[in-house]
Amino acid sequence: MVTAKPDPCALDRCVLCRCCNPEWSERVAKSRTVFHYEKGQDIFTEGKVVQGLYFIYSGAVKVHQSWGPGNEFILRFAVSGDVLGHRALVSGADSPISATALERTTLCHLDNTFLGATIKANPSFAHMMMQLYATELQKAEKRMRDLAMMPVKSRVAETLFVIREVLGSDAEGYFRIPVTRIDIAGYAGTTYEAVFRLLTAWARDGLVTIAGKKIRINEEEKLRALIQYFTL
Amino acid sequence: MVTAKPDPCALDRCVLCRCCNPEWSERVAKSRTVFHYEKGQDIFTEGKVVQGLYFIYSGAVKVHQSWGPGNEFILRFAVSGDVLGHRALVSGADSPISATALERTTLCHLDNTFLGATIKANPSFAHMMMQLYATELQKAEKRMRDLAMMPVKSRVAETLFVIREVLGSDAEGYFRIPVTRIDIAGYAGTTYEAVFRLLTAWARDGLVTIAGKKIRINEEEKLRALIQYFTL
DNA sequence: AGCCAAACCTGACAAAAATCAGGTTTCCCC
DNA sequence: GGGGAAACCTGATTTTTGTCAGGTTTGGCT
Repeated sequence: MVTAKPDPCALDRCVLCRCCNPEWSERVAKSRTVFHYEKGQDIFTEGKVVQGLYFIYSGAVKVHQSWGPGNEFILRFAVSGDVLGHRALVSGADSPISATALERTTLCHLDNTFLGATIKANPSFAHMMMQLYATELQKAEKRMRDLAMMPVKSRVAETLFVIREVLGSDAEGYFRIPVTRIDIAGYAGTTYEAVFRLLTAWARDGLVTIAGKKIRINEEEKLRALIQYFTL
Repeated sequence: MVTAKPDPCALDRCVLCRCCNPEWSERVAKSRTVFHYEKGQDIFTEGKVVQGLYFIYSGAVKVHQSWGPGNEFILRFAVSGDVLGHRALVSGADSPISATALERTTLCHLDNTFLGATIKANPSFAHMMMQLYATELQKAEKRMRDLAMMPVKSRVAETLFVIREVLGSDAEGYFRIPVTRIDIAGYAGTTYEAVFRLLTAWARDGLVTIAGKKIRINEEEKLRALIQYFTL
């Protein structure tokens, strides 16, 4: 992890930068710390308390928690413009969470003291953060329901759509960032083997194409039908 | 559902009332609508768009979503001081949600227009709502993980603790409000039969006592051990 | 080039959980 | 007090899902 000299955040991408008064931006520029992470590096880990918020400038990140021996649950994927470290703004007991870069990632960090001052001085920032949390909460509620009620097959199908949606796809429709089956399982809340078998079956039937590490959704409708039945 | 004349909200219980300037309270008093609901009545249902926020003055509510034929998922239980209707503050597509009274419940409602004005005029209200959402989000993330990774047995055990925690217990330790096994299943994300079998087994082993509709946790530690193993 | 770890692959098996198909009891409403 | 719906109870069965125990391939590092 290296503190950046070239190509810092241009103060135009994240919630914070977009919501503050111009004169506050100068204080943001002074208070922030910009970090670079390479693929596979941890931005923060379960052991330590997360202080402050991280705003992703570019790259992609998975937010996850280890679970028992050798399992991990992926809470979400985050990319440019997203915020990491919800807990910063909530006092008290936080559940231990890690964030790991999925590709070269640049982000900036602001500490709690500065954020507190920002909220007081910029009502629209507090408002935006409230909106952001409310939106996240809604998504979380949907996902809770899905994890609780949908069979593994549907959850894995949905995970593929989420990955494509959040992480993006390239010109040929393949996921922009190769995601391991282990990570797919971690997001869908199932085992590696279950994911493997489903992907193999779908590839055989042409619903998806698997080219080495890369995955592409072919038959959008058929794959979505596996979810839809249970969304009724 | 009847608009209340006697015993309205005393303007001291909910986030809204506690965070606003005194002079704003007068406007709150004028803008709110107080409602009473009897046990079993719907406060809002999946069909309609929820407009505005509901603040629970007294009583208990379950927030739920129907799922396929005859199933429902319970998102959360809410009691005095809690807020219903997150979606109000988020623009756009909301997932359909219902709220049903579990006992006689009094709550007040404020529409979006008024809330928008409130946020602008009371920075501390926006701040409080942000905190509230952030806290809810953290809980939701924990629950997502639990629903994804824990076996049914642990989820049901945890549900019992949540119900006792949120809905409260009486002098003898029984849940203050009788919750059906169907609702327990709905919260734990499993079937009625699974809940039934677990409760029967636990009652046989003395971990819980079941007296008609009422449930009490006896052996706190043993029951918690069924969860804890998987929280490591 | 060789080594190691991580990811990938596969089938057999076991366990967990849901479904089904019958009941009985309780509670509310008329 | 009678009728009907909802909740409760139970065992048998089937499906789903996870576990285990072996592999192979890939990719980075020295």
